Amino acid sequence: MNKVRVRFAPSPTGGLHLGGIRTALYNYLFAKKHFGNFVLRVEDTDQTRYVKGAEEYIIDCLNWCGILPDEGPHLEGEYGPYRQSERKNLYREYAEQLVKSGHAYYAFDTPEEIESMREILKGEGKDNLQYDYRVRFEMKNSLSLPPEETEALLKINFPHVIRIKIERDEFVHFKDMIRGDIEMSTNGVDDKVLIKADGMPTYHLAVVVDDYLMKITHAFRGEEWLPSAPVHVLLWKYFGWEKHMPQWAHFPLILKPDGNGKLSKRDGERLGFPVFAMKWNDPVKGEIKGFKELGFLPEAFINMLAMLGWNDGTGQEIFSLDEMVDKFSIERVQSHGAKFDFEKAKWYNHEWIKKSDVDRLKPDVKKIFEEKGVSINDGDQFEKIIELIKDRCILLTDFWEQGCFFFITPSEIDTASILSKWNENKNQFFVELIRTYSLLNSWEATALETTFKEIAAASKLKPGELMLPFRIMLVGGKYGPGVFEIAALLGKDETIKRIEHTLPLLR
RNA sequence: GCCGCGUUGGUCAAGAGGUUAAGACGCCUCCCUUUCACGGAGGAAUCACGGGUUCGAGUCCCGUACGUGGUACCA
Repeated sequence: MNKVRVRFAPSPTGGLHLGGIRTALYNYLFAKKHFGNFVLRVEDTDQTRYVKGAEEYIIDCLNWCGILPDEGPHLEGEYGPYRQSERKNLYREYAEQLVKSGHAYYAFDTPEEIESMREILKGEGKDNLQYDYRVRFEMKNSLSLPPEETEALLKINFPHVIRIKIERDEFVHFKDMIRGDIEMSTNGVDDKVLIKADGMPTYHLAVVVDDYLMKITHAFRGEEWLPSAPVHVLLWKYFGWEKHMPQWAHFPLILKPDGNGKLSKRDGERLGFPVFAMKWNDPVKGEIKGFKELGFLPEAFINMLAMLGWNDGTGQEIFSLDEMVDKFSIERVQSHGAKFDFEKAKWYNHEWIKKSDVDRLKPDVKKIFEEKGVSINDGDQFEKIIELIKDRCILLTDFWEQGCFFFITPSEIDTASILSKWNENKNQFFVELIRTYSLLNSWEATALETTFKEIAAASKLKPGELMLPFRIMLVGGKYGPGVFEIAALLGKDETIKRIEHTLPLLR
């Protein structure tokens, strides 16, 4: 069975930003389209250097986006455990196997010794400061030390790491599903640490061992991994697992909107937009809001994210998740980074709000109103309000601003906009309007409008001059949907009450 | 420095040798609407540069520049 995996390493302070979610999304799309199974691997977030809750947070985010994996730490699975710390011993065994076959070695250098090696090289004017074939025989490791000495150091459990032994003057070839054939010289890659002094594996070892053991067929990740891909390919080869090596794809980066570098957590605060899907409680900075809290629909969020680096070639921009699964092709993923544009992100949300029906929107909007202290009764009035205002809402939170006056009598009335052109005739008009409206049997927008215009005609006033005052009386300012629609939904009593309330203010 | 990857309007991008170089966001103008949106019509704005190859290059090749990533006992 084919499987695609996505691997996460939350940063030590947690959070999961746009790039990570998009990687998960593309993995999901590809996996669902071709095989229907994708695996989530999470790094050792239970280690002390990681903030608590990082793993649960990742799963929450993916759940909100609707792209939960089929295998992962949140589930029991055939190839578990899925958490790195629970597989610690496994990695060690495989690393030892590499030492035996001559593709890896024990290294006993202390960080200080490595640092001084680099200082020396720097002093000699060298610009390559890597721990590699150039220096490994001068360092303290099982290649340079006599076997007995290595034995002895191992026996007393002298702190050590296991490093891969990269052969010089070789070329590593591999195929990237997005970039095509890639060739790199081994001379540029250093003897990467495979097992750290604390016994935990580095990413390089873990990713290869896990992918092999979990029978992963497609390994997709961000472009930042491209330079270390040769290490991974070599590892597959050194283990003798070449035939099982997954197909690679390296996704482009999401870049800062204002120029240089990949998007980072800090850019969110600096530029005033979210970089997380959902709110994250940062141990240092406190709560950081996400797209969800800002009023994004998950449909819009993943749609926007997917289009930041992929399109189906037809010009279509609005896709549901299912449609994306259907249309997705990895060959059409861009090979260069894309700058994130918050304006465009909001456009996607606006489009999704417009196209979503009231039933979809109602629970979210209801929640927003309730948080503001307005309880929503059953009945269809709320649905009608949503229908009426949704075209003018870019974010879900805009529903409050666009619809609060249906529930709360405006506390401030923009009388200034009326006053300059106010006169007794207009006052008389509204007195008459109250009288006529209160006698009305049918309370609906068209009837309200007809009546309104009839009275205006009788008073020899232009309806246009009266509609703005009417609007301001009802909602407090120059905004909102059609006035008669508003009055219709407000109901007779409330409409008349608001006119009566405002009239004295205009004297 | 070295090693990768990349480069079509301000942004996202279509384009796989011959196009008036799509479309979207944003911006501007107009129409609709006696509020504001929505909707509609239009506009400004792009192939990084230099060499090849070719009858013909945004498309292929080579350089340069620029951007970006890596160069950790981080992922």
